[in-house]
Amino acid sequence: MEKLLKERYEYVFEKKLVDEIIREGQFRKIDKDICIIDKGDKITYMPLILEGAIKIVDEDKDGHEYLLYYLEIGDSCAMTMTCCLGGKKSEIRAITESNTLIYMIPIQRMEDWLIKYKSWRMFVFESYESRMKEMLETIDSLAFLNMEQRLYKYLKNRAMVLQSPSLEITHSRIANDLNTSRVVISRLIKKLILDDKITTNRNHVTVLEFSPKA
DNA sequence: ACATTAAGTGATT
DNA sequence: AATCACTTAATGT
Repeated sequence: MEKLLKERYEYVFEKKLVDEIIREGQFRKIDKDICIIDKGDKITYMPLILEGAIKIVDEDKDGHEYLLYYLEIGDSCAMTMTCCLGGKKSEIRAITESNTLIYMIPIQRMEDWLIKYKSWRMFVFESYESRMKEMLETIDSLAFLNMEQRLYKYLKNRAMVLQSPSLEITHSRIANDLNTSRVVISRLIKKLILDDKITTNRNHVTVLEFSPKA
């Protein structure tokens, strides 16, 4: 397991920092669909994702959640980082999207690292940048795309994040993520099938034009 | 065989 | 695009 951490991060962090991360943190394996952090939780560690993916959602007053962005391999959570520094509570909810392996870093260490390691500073900034980008994209879709386009984009993105063209998901879960109703999704799904963009089975959607990440 | 859950459909707003 | 009411299909027990 340590090997995995080294593999994934040895080119991102200075060696001394990698050593320190290994010394201070610990591994944790989490199953699919587990809520790791909820709104209002106090944050005690920062996750580095080694395997799998985590989705970050917010919730409106009626308890409907909607998707903000995904954390993928090599990512960490920008929200968590700021929360940590201020000792604040989480503003969002994090749910595992697949079986996930993370490395938990106690937040007390992070502040020192900010001073001690250039690579850590870079990592934090870059993390912010990519989260920012991803959020801008979601805002963009919300504002300018119709439901069908949003759905297709959602499916493709999800396939990319999970590194597989076939997704195990139900129409109603999709509806949840996109904050719409199941019926609407079912109908749009049918359109996408007619357009040869996807195929489906019960609990299962396959994106036809799937390009794995570089 | 029966109950439960996922998905499809027409009508209405 | 959302909601309702209802049907049909797939799965679990």
